Amino acid sequence: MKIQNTKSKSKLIIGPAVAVDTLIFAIREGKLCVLLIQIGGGPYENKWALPGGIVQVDETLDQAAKNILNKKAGIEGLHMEQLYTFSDLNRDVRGRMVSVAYFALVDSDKLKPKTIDYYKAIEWREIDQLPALAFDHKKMINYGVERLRAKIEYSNIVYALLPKEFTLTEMQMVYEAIAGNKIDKRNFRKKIFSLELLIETNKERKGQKNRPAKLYRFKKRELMFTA
Amino acid sequence: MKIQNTKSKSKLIIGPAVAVDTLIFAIREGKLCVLLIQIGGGPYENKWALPGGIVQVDETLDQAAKNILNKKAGIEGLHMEQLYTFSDLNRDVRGRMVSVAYFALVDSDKLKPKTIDYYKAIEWREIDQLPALAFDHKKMINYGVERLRAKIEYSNIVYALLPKEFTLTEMQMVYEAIAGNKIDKRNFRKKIFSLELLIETNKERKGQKNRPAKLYRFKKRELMFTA
DNA sequence: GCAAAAGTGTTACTTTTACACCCATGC
DNA sequence: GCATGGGTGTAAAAGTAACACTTTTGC
Repeated sequence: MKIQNTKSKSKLIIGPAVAVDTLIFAIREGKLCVLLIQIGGGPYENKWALPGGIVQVDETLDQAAKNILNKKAGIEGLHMEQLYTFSDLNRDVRGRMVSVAYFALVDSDKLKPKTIDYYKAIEWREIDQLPALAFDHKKMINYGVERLRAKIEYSNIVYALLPKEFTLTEMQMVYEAIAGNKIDKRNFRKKIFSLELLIETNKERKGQKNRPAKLYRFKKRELMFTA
Repeated sequence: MKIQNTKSKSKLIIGPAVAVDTLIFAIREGKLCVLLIQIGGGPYENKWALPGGIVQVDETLDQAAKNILNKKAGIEGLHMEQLYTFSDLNRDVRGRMVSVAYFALVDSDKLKPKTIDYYKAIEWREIDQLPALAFDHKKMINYGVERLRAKIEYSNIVYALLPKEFTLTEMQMVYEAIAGNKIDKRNFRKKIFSLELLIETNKERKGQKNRPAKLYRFKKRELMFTA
């Protein structure tokens, strides 16, 4: 495929094309999941991939990530963060392409991803039960999970994975799903309260067959750092 | 300028060109400095910039960063780390270009940077006394300094800024130059020793008009994390 | 002997970890 | 009344932060 810069007049430069790929994480049934689409044709037919696409000449990478996610997964309004730029020479057999990976977290109950006709399916898949992936998307996911694990330690980024109101046990399960290990309940609560990120509502989660849990919400649903 | 992908045959895609820019940090006279070159012509004539250039179709970004640094600054053999990819629409008035920033640290006494004829000069400049910069290179430097400050806290990355053998006071000055604040001498030494990164040599730094300092060296001169 | 940087320990404070029982509800 | 997850405090340990004087050299 030919990559050409519109503003060009004179010099001809040979260079790679630019794509973005998006990692959308969610917790489903206590497991960390990522959103994948199944490719409908070409050399990667039937493989699974992150929603991604070519960057247009008149969009920034951030804009491209949003546009592509909207088009290929029907998801809007996420705050996406740049992860890393991947550039192996043979990462895409169809041509030389560098790809900038972006990631975001969502509460998967709040959205129904929907892709376009070209793709055969769009699904949430557990991080440790991934299907055969196209390109270097396995590498991207590994890198993204690593970054997410680091980020959860020094930011309130989990807010994006939780509904407006949630119990402390639900919040703890999110931390455990991402970190991949158990946390002491008392220590977890002590820590979270000391960060003063939450407000207690006067509601409770009822309808279970045991003691109802208090519902909390975040003071602010935006990214902050807890250094 | 025209950007074209060699492997192309059929589809024509309009997209941005890909560049890399390199941030090379060093400590000089106790101050954090970055290596800049002065542009010799074109719309940015006389402005200063990070050494950078276009990525060829047959090189990865890591390779491109090394090749460009070698060509434009005469520096070889550095371990470079990817920082971030910048993509503002108007970051280069000559055409649509995304740029992947890389950074590395060096002991500036060990090298004499040398650029090519097109550039008017190559110089170390203090981070808080930067000249007028081309493109979005101010933004890149700010972001790079931020990352460096974070990284020094959880890695042994300073090894790259120090000569083979050094005194603990020299090492402390590097930490202070990067963090931008003073550190207690006893606490600093306690911390560094507890990390067990250093070996005591039996040499001393003499020739000053005061008590000679013991010289140390790193057990390993490679990046490690100190979690 | 004096100026200048090197070197060296202790104490208080903060943060982190480990750990076990009672409570409110549905059935 | 019993099974289930919700909720709570304390003590030991580790890590961090504050702080001042003696030592060795060149002049």
